[in-house]
Amino acid sequence: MTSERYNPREAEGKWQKNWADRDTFRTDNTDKRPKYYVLEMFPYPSGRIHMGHVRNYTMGDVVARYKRARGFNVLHPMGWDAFGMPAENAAMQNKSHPAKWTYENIATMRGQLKSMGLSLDWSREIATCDPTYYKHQQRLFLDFLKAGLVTRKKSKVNWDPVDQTVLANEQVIDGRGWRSGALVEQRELTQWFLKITDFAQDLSDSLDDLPRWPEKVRLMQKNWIGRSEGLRVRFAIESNSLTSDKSVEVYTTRPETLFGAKFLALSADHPLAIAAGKRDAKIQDFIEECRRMGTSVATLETAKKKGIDTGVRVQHPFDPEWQIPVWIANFVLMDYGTGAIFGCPAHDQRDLDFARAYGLGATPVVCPPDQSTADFEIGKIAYDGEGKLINSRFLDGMDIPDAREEVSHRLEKTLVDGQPQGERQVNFKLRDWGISRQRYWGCPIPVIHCDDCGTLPVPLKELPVILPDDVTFDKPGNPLDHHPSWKNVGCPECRKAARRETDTMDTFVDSSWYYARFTDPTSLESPTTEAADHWLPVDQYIGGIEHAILHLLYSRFFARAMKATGHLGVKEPFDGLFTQGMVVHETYRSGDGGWRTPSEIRIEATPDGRKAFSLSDSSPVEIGAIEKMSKSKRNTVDPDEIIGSYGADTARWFMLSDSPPDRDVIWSEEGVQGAARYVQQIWRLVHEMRELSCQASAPEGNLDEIATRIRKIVHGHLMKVEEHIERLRFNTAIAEIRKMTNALSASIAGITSPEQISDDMRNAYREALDFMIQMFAPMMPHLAEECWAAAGHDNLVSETPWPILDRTLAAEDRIVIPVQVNGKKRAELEIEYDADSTRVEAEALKLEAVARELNGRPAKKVIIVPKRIVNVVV
RNA sequence: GCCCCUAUGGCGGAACUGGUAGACGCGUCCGACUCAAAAUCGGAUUCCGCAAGGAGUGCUGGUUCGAUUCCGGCUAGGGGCACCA
Repeated sequence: MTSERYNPREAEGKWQKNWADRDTFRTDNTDKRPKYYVLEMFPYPSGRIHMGHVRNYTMGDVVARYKRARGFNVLHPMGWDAFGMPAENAAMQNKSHPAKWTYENIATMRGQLKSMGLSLDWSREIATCDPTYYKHQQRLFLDFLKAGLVTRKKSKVNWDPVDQTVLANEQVIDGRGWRSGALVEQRELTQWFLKITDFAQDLSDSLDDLPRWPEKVRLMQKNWIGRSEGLRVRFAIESNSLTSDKSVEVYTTRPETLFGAKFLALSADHPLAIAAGKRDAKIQDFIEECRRMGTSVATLETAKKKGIDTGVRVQHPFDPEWQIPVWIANFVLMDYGTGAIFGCPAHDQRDLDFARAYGLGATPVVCPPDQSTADFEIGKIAYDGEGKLINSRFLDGMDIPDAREEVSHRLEKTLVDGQPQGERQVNFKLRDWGISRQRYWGCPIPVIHCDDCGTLPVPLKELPVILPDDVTFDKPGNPLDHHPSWKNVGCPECRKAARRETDTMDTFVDSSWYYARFTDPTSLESPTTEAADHWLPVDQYIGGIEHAILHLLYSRFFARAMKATGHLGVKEPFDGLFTQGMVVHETYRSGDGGWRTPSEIRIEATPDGRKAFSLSDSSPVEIGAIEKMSKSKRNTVDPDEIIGSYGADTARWFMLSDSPPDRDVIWSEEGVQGAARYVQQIWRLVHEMRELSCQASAPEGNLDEIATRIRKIVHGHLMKVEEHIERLRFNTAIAEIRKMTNALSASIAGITSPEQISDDMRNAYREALDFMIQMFAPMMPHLAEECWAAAGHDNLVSETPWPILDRTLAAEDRIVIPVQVNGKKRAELEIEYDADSTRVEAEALKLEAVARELNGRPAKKVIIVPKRIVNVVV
């Protein structure tokens, strides 16, 4: 027996070197075993890893190590999402180059990740800022361009005045830039777009074919894509003195309410509205007011519905005598539908608010089932529920679906202005993805603008278009714009002077295909090779919920676009998705209101609660809310410090043990200490079991009763641990492992030497020892290697196949069944596992507690659920 | 406003398809070891009750022999979208 403590500092470095020297985790694309691709969202090289990374990568590593042990050829790579604004900001501050900052951060963070003992194939490491990566991204862009999946158009864009760049809709949060937090302005610019809307239908439909994605994420994407079915309705204009148009179109999802129409409303940017503005100064003023409003989305919530009458009148589709006024309204969007709506105040809240403000009326056309059709009226709340049509002529009495069909059908057959009056249409909220960014530190868009030849792709043989090194950041705006020798080039067609595109790509482009590049990261000629089709889709992707829409939707689009251009065989990149929760921590505030870091305070636990004190002057510190680790609240814990003082295994174990992986985990010093304690417990137990199992061999045939009981403990827990890991329930997997070591520990209590026990038991302990080490190896790999060696093995546990489960041992032979009387538990019945119902009933009724409850009365009914419960009903 | 999720001891949480509520851990209390402390080990720990027993999974109603689990109505907390016609 050893009295030495396990020393993680010595052991962890040793085993990390061992794995590296032996290339244990290098993956061979030609390996014939079944493949398994596990990927965690790659980090942005911001400087240092944080606890969120530790959690993310630990989970992925457990899966990778487990699947490897189960005989899969596992691909588990790591790389760097290395382009982006912070590198430029740092360059401005430090008067240095973004590349320098980025590569220094990568070096630091690579070292930190290595100290975690992750089973990564580092030979496949990629950085998106490396020309050998973005060369292929430029190639993909040009192929997409050729395939019609890229457009360049003038459009209103979200302009971030602080970062001086354009933002995608997805990057505007509550009207502010997602990075800078500055209020976003609207500007008209010519921009490059990826036509994600070409795939809107499929991106939405295919979500149903992703059963291994969280329901929540699928729902969020579905809502974001926002598919709706409706009717485009053409209204004939009575007399149009403004434009040459004879009709105006609206989009509606509720054509059955047409008889409730009180007005048409145009967006301020609608051509008819603009024409009206030119004629009338008041209208022009209103349009300009609308445009100003559009820029401050924050005010939308409180903004009143406002409008102005254009004086134009249209005819009701079913009654040429019925005139409807055309208004311009501040709540109608130009870029959805047709930029015009018909207002049905009775059944749409916005329309009702508007109609009430301008006295336009609100005739109900749908009557709720519990209301009288004769006197149903609309008050302040529009009715949007089920019901029968009223006040609607030929629709009266129909239910909504029938009326909708009737209206659609009739309008499809009528002509207005020479075109069908109604056309069924599917609309999406999803917009095309604007990828132009006026930044330096991103992938250059490989096109050249020539005054004569137009916009031309850079010839493939000239790729990559490399970022120039000699740039300065002393002027606002894009340094590429201020770099004449880079910007000015010859036109690839006519050789005359031309200009490079100086916009670079949104960094979300970089991360939209890296999972494919990992499958063959050094291929020179093409972005992907046949290896991509071998490895993809990713079997298990793990990352934060914050990427539920942006990154995951873009990646799904990219896979489709790559498939369409022959770069990929699959359209869904991620077969299984897991979104892990955040790492949160208590916050601490001292008397002066300032935040204190966890390392600046000490905690005292008393029966009436925990109290915190400052380490420097022992003054009391208030323990505040538990929140996401952040620099501003100073409640961060540095992974380096934890690994330095407790070791990576302790950090990994605690990170996995305390909460379900999809929920937030509270990082606590007490919890970490508990994990560290357990590491030492295992170390002792391994040595004790090694003593007992010396000269033992693998258990075979029928063993004696105590030995069999030990094997049952081990196999029973092995079965459960497998189930939990397969379902990524790491917290319960860990509980099972602890239960097993508790049971083994109890079973050897009092045994001091191998002579005291049978050969069978020694053999059983041999198996128990090996299995136990293998079972915790995915979570605590260094400790496992050290224990594996201590147990007498001369190979690595990382290279050892998973233990083989004996299901007959995992099954019980006697079980305890609760016995209820009238649904209340009164007794327990211990009985053979395979006892039949007749016997269970007889035995249950014999129980004293049951007899007492029955008190002589006969049982009315006895319910027996085999192996579960007995319920006696009196 | 619309959509979605969550609610279990002092705390994190466990409970497979309706079948012993509270696994495993943290904390606390008691004990052992120690001159003492730390570390370590053993025990107790949902609440009320000396006990027998009773109550109990946010609240409320229902279905069922039996509900943390299913259904209806609420309350609280969290998240997503946000004038999308």
